[in-house]
Amino acid sequence: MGRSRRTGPAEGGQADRREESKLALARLGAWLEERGLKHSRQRDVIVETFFAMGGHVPVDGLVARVRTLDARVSVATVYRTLKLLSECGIAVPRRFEDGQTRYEPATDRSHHDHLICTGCGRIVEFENERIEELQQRVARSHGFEVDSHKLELYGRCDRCRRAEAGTKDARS
Amino acid sequence: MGRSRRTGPAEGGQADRREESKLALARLGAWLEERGLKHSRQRDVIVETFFAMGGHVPVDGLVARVRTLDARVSVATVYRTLKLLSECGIAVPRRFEDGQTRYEPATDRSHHDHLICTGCGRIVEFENERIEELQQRVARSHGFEVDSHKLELYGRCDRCRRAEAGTKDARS
DNA sequence: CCCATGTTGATAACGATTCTCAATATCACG
DNA sequence: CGTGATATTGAGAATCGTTATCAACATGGG
Repeated sequence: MGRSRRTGPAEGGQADRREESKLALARLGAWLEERGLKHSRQRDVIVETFFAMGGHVPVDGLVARVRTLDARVSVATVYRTLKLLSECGIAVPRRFEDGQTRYEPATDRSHHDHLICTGCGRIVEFENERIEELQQRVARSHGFEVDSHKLELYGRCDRCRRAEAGTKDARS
Repeated sequence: MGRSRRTGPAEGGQADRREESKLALARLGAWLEERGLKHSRQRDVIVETFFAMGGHVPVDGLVARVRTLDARVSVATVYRTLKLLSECGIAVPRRFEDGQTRYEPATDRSHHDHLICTGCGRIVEFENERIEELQQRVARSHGFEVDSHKLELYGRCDRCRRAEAGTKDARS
């Protein structure tokens, strides 16, 4: 039932990330050349940093991190690069309830949805065939042909719930 | 399979709306008094207009409409009033992909999700028990206790698909 | 009717994102 | 290795939706 793969920015092998980063850079390069665009130092740094961070990266976080490597990259460039990445299928933008866009590395794996902890902000990915099927069915029954969807579950993760219980016990 | 009730701002009885509006106004009044707040002319106008519009009302649309009745109501007041309404459970804010908040009249009926046409913007509400159950299950299997969720299906409604097919035929 | 207190309108401020544009980097070509 | 055409950059202005500020103004209990 809903196998998950990466449970947060903190997990996932570093080696994998570097690998992903390389592939992405190559793919971006090809994509740029195809349309007569050029590549640049800052795009490379941004892509590498993005993959090094993994998980669901908020733009300002990425900017901050990138600037530890090259203090003069502008926010505009980061935004532009991220848009490029999503255009060439390397990254996917996500907008959760907090109103800021986060990007996650695109995987060739199938679509997934998110479980978001309102306590610690942890984001867990999951996929569930049955839910997708039901969505299709509901949509069709209303005459719709779905081409994308957004499913986010907000709640508290086990860690946060335990922590709460702890403080409650301590208090009483 | 997913009974829907109101399929858009254009549908739903006027009489029902006026009824809803009255109830809401009364409820708001009580709520205000409970906490020593005052009521005002503009709040009344806003609430009435809100219910007259029905459906999923974007704030700027509401402002525009309200101003046909009283040209000097400020956006700030509309925002403030809408926030009040959601605090006292009369309206519910929704944020879809277009990035602007819309409000819908809160119903005592159970939670529902949305089907959004990317062609004409039509919004259809639906509910589906099975999906909710599955969500709970998936969440639990990851140690989460869900307390809210967001499910939006984006696609083209039958009308828009037919329209597209039409233009395609005409062209070829 | 009065006054303490809540509400309003105008506008400034905000955060996230995009745009503008002059300065600069890249790259294909000679 | 230049050189020029053109893509990219950085800084800051602009935009959008929304919230905060604050003086002027309602509201309603006494």
